[in-house]
Amino acid sequence: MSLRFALLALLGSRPMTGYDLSKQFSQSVAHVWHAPDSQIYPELNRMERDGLLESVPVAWGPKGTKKEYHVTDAGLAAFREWINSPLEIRRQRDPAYLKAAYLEWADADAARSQLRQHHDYWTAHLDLLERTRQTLVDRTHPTLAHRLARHSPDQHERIVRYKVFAYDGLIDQARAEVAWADRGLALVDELEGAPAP
Amino acid sequence: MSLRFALLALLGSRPMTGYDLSKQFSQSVAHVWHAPDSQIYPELNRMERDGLLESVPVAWGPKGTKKEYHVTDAGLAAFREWINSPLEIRRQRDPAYLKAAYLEWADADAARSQLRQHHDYWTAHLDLLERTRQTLVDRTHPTLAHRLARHSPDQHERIVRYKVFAYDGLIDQARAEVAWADRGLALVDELEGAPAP
DNA sequence: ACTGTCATGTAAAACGTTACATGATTCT
DNA sequence: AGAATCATGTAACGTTTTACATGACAGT
Repeated sequence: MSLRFALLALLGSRPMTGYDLSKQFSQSVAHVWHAPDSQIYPELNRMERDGLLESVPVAWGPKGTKKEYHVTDAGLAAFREWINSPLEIRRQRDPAYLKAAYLEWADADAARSQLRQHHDYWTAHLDLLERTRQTLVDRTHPTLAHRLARHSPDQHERIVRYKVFAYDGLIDQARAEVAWADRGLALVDELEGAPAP
Repeated sequence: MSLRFALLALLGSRPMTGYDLSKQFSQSVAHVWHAPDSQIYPELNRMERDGLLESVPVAWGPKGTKKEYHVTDAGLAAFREWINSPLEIRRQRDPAYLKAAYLEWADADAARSQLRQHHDYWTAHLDLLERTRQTLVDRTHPTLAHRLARHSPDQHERIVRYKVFAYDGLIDQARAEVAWADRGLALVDELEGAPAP
């Protein structure tokens, strides 16, 4: 159900085609809510069916058309209702921690390579988050720029600060994951002996 | 697919009935991998069908019987293969952060109450994690005690330290969530004015 | 002419949630 | 006798993943 609101949030910055959405998605909302193309297109159709969106056909080349989605009043109302409704709790479900708790069953090499994989993934993710945060602060993030253009300047700080607040939390999470992986690698060295060269 | 391995991990401590599993689950593995009863029972049946478990009927009262599940050699092999296999990455999907990024759309009261809800949830969860961590350190955690009894004493430290390592990571996560919610509440006060009394 | 990007999906399977359903046993 | 716990699910629905599928357009 959150996917629907993630899409409404994105379309709040400007009308977009499904393709635009799926590209912008990966550069912004996906940092908090991942979804692949194959989930986005059907959901857009359902949202139009439910009256939250309206699509206007836009010419594309000599023959083709593409669908540009616009949020309807009902869509806006649904989004406002969602944002004011109580939080759904996130279920704990993390393969990395599940494995970590039973790492005594693993080979030392496999344990090390998993912790390194975790470390590398979160290091790269941290870098992405920090760069994205910076584009929010300096207001060069493309979706944010479109969004700000639709609101009066006295609202700009509120809009930016909430997004930066969310990213600050994500950045802290990423840093914690990197630090945890480091401690894990040290633990494996301590318990299983130094790594083979 | 991880549910299957979470169940194998638990059954590694001792044979149990589905009911025992679903109770123990919520006190240990559920901290990293949540699952309700209605998912556990069917999965146990599938695991038996796939040869990972064997159930032995145990008398229960004058008429009843219950099924006690035992891990088979195939189950043990599957678990070892899983623990040594590369990590599946966790998809980002967190309603709290999705909402936080668009909190400019929310009423100040709703924003505050959501952040407080997040704060309270993670404070309670942090307390549970810390208490569970302590029962691991002092080895009074019931499932851990059963597990240790099945391994030679020279393995006990390895077994305990990996579990404590996992909980340390979870505890850091929970602390970060509490701190983030606090910063969020301060931000709402700053941007929307002090709360109504 | 070819390559990459734009554009839009479908289909099947796996996974997870929610609500319901039922009866025996043990404890007080 | 009644309440709590033990025991085991099913059914319906919704969400997510994975893999596949197709073709037009734009730039070189």
